[in-house]
Amino acid sequence: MLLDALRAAGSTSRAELARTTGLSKPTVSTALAGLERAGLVRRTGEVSKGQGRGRAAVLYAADPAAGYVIGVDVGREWLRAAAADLDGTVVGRRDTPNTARTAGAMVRDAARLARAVAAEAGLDWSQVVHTVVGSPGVTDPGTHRVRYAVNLPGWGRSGLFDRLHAELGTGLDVLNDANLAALGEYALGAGQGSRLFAYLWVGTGLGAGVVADGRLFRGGHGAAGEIGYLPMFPLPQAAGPGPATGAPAPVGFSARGGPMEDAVSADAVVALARSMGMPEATTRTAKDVFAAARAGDATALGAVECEAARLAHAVAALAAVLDPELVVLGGGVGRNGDLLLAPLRTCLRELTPLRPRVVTSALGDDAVLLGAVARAAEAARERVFDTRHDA
Amino acid sequence: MLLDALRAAGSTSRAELARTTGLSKPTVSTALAGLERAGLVRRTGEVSKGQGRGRAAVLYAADPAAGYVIGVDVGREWLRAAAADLDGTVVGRRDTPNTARTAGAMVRDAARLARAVAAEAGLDWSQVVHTVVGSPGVTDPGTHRVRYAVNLPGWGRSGLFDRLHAELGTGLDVLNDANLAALGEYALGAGQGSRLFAYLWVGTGLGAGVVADGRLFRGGHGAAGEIGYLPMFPLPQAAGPGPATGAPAPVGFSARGGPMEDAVSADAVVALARSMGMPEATTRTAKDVFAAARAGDATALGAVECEAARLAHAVAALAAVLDPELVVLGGGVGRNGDLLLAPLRTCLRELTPLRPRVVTSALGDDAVLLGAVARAAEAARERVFDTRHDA
DNA sequence: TCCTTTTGTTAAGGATCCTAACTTGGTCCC
DNA sequence: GGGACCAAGTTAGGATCCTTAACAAAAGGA
Repeated sequence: MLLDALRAAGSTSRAELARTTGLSKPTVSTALAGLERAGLVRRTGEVSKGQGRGRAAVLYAADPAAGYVIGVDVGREWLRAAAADLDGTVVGRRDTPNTARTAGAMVRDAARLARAVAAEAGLDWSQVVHTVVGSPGVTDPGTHRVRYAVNLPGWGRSGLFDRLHAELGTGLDVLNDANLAALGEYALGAGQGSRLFAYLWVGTGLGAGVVADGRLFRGGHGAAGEIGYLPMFPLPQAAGPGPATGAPAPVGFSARGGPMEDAVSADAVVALARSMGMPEATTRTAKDVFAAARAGDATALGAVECEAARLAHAVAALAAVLDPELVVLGGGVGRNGDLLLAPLRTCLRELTPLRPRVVTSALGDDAVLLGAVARAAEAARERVFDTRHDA
Repeated sequence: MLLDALRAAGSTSRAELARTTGLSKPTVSTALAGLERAGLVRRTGEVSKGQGRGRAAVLYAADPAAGYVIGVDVGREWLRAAAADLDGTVVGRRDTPNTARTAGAMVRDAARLARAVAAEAGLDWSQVVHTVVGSPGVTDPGTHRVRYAVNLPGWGRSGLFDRLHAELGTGLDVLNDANLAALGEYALGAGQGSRLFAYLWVGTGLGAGVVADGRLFRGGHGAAGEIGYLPMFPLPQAAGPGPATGAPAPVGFSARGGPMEDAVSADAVVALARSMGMPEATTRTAKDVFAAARAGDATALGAVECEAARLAHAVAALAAVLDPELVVLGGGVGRNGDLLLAPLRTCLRELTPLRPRVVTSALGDDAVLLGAVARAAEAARERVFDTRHDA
């Protein structure tokens, strides 16, 4: 509790701590002495009280160097790793292309990258207390099994957690990447201070992470926020004589249904743009579409607006079920807030009275990695406190 | 804490309590003496130990009569009220038709009914510690304002909470009815013991309540679970040349979109059945449709199956965003599990890999009322403990 | 009748945190 | 520059809470 107060307030004198925590001065003094002996707290200097007239205060602060953590982002194309101290301050960072073709190789590469990052930052591996790995797929909190990781071959195999754990030898959590990105935005980005918000990742796939009261909302099987699986309508209709309908029948795959991921992810943006008449040759990726739209291409702008309207449906679904205060848009597609946000908000107004604030990610590609680091730091703080306090 | 242990275990001796709570025998004795003096705990007898050979144990139990609560269900057609003790055991119950046409009259009627139920149960009003009122609409935890209560004229007016509070003079919460139904199912019905489940209310409208770890999940503005507002697809499509599609265009209102409530609530069932050819004269309510289906009417069965398929979409949306372990179906339409569950489950298998268990409500029409009572009892237990413990 | 077993009470001790008074080290002002 | 003043930190003593250990009381069985 004292540590939490110290971390929140930074360098603080013991008298000040006594005031903010409600404890008495003697209690704070003895407890802090214990924490200092355990290496969790450090004198940070002695400040001659900028204003006051009394005796100079000795300042203490939680020592972020009491332990270090590693965050790893296992993406389809990149492996990213960062080392950070207990405050979550990044002290080392390294990305490599993900060339591994098997899950085993990926585990090895990830572990090697983690150790390399720690070494580069001048850390001995024994100082690393906890590691958090983010990857696509659903990780069941109970079984440690990764499921639905369609993009990573073999990554869903069981025993993977144990292998990673053995390679690293630190505390370990494996979590869904969208969930970690949400934590990252909560800790450092657009979601700071929000009581309930959702991070909507739109890129090569679609996913969401939900943070409620600062904690990840994971669902009954760890699959909360897997809105890529949200089935698209139309609803089943009666066969036989129906009521006359003047509305034009919609065309395209959405009329047939399918998971929402297929309708809004990067590939869908490309397909959409091409179907509206953009040339196949110069329209290879979603990035091309957004670039063309920014250059003023009317067709591309139309495709972007259509994508925005589809995303509005995703946001509306989140709003109807969760009622978040805020939705943060991220991922390769979602980051294009300059083009997407305005039409998305307009469309949302027509869809539902429940309209959360919608903004774009503040962390971009680093959201997952920083979320992993933030979560690892949190876990490490508890763990370091527990172990050091016994001794 | 001792009280919680007592309530969980029922009548218990002090020695037994010391064992289960981890406290020492003297501590339990003195604490229990204090609770007894405060009137929160009572000797329930002395059992000569059915089996053991030792001294007879004096049994204690939490006194449920230390306070009473009222639960009220303000529905469009009925006002229901129940009085219960701190255990949530109902000691009085009364329903009246809701004839009030203005919010003011409804407040008056509800308060009168509450007092009548208490009197009938032989309670003095001063014994009533807390009241919980369930009604349609979203109640913002911050402002106490009820919003979106489309079915109750004037109920959304501000100041309503304060008027009700003044009329009753007890602790008061006003909560969404679907949320309370979820709490009811958690406390007494199909959701018992579930870590995360959703109650899906399908009747004259559509709503859901979410209970996570025994606590209501209310969302950022108290609107979590308002899936009646879930917009229906189809997704917006590109104008211009689209990819060829062989799928037949769906017909009916769902092709035009709209909130999900319009597609699955009782009125929609009637419209659906009629559109499939059921006679208007004998198809007045959803109940008629289900009755006909049970009698073997093929058209009605078709309509029911179609409704089940639509509900499967609602369940799939819940699953994709929340990932509940369990979905409990309730309300005038939802209660027909014998007809709905099988096709719903079949359809769900085609829609999504995330398939929660789906069952029907165990409490039926009483879910909201019992949920209100359960929540009121919980609030009252804390309140009674706090106030009596000071004195 | 006495022994065993379990309940509940009494007595003593320790952990934790508090209040109150005091010491220390500093700024401010004459 | 020396004392007044002020806030930081320490020391001493005490209250509260809970624990362990031993004991007294009550019941069943030999």
